[in-house]
Amino acid sequence: MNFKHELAAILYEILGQEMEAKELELLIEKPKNQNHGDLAFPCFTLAKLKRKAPQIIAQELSEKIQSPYFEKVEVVGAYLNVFLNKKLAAENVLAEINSKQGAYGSLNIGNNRNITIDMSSPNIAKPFSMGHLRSTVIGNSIALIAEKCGYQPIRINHIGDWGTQFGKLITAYKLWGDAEKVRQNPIKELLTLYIKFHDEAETNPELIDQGRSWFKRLEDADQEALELWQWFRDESLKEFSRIYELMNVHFDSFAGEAFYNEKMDRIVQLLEEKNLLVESNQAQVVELLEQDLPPCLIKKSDGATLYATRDLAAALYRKENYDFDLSLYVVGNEQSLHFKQLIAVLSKMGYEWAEKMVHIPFGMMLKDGKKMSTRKGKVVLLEEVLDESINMARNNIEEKNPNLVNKDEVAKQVGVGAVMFHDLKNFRMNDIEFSLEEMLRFEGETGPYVQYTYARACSILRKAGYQSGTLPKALDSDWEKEWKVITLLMEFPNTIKRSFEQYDPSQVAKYIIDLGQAFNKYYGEVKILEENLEREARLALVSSVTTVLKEGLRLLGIEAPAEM
RNA sequence: GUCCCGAUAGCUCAGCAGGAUAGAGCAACAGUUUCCUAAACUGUAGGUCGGAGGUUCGAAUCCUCUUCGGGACGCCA
Repeated sequence: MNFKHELAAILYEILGQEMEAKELELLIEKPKNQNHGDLAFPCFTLAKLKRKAPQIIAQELSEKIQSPYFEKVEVVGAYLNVFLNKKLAAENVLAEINSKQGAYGSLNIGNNRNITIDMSSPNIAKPFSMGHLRSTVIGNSIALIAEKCGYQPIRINHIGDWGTQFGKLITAYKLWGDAEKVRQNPIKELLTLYIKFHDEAETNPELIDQGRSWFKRLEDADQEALELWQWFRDESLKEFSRIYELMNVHFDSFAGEAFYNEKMDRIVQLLEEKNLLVESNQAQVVELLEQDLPPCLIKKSDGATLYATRDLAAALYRKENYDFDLSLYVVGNEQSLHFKQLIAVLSKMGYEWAEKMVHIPFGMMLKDGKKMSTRKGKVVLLEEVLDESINMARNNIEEKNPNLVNKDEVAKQVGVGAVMFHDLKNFRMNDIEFSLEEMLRFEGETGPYVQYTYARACSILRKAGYQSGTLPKALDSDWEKEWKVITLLMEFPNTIKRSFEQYDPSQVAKYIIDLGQAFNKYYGEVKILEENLEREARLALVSSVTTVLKEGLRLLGIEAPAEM
């Protein structure tokens, strides 16, 4: 039931041709202050149109509005404040949630079409750092929200397993590496070599050339280079999969940059055929003057390919293999120019689907106000943070609920949930200063707060022996104390829609915090289990809250333990 | 130099398709457990919404300029 729509229709009826119903609906707003009712209609715009004082218009309208949906209409200044029929609204939303359960809030914007999501995409042979958390967690949540909106999400881990960095790594390994050490502790050892390479290169620039030449050998399928590369790659993926498992993130494709190695000739050829490739300082570029962008580098002067070349091949491959309706790239803000160029080149090539590609940027994870750099060894390992968080959750359980049966499982859900929620709760463009203390906070606006609220609500339902899906015919309540919670429950579908349209999981995160706060307040002032006439109504409300909190957490990729 | 982001309470952030007294959390202080999990709840205190103009009946929200911070700008990815 859409009350806003209803009000707009009634106003349209009263006003006649004055304004379109759609325009009227856009003017209707939700008052911040609950004393001002549930819907408000400011009459300033009409006042101008009718050349009449807004207060008078509000007064006239208020006298004409009659609807079973609205129990009261007040005039405050130029505002028409409308109060919903609480009983009707409450019973309506509770019935809907009860019948749809987890499917409440699902939409069909996507019409089952494919949406590819380029996410996570770490560079192998480097540790999985906090920096990679963002793309992984934001991408995963957008995939889940897209699915909720009727799309088929295809999660693609475009792993960085190709490029000059591997030439550098091979160079370092050949110079200083020890096979036994690498076998024992692969990522750590490879990272040490990588850092050493950059330290040495500062005084010995010749190393950089060696790195480039090893990469060239890799591209030319040199046996030794390929074997080392394969080895580094396998070891890295083994470590990454452990972390993905911990966060419950899974991929439909691991086609990384190397995958496109033999697909790049075609791109270069296509560019040549379309006369887009020009030589510039021995390199091959596509000029993007009319788009007001710097040229896009396709081939280096030594003939080796670049990031953009591989991304062009990948875009084409994805269109041909997944026939995406939308293609999202959840990649840091610092790569904005790269994606603008990528899309511009594809447009120049005549692919109109280029405009269906969307870069979804996000701010950086900073350390001491600066970018974390693998090269300088300034990294924080995600796995260490997750382990510490799980440990802390475990200690909390020991202290607060020592009789819990599946402590380890719950500690994992809460610990990992805390870290993921922390990354998702704020608008993605904001930079985040890394703070372990902040990340491992379990109180206030945090993942564990929402999980805890959910667990308490579940506990009530258990004690009451409540069976979900058994909504009584008559719910006896005036819904006064429940009203804030009810209005939030009604907002859930709209929140999902906005969250998808803006590719912004933080809207869902904020929503479940709001719902949690409203419910905890209610929990504090009302004895839900008390035996009286309204008990059934209260339990129906609690049941709906659990359904929506759990679904909200799920859309963020976070689990909801029934006890903690 | 050009371009892209950001700036709101001591700290972290909401609010930004313009609207009624600018909201949370953390930290501080004062309370709440004979009662459904206190990872919770209640209350107090805390703000010239970076600055200056402009548009408007009305601006934290839109436009212009400006200051500060971060980032990107051809052979890394």
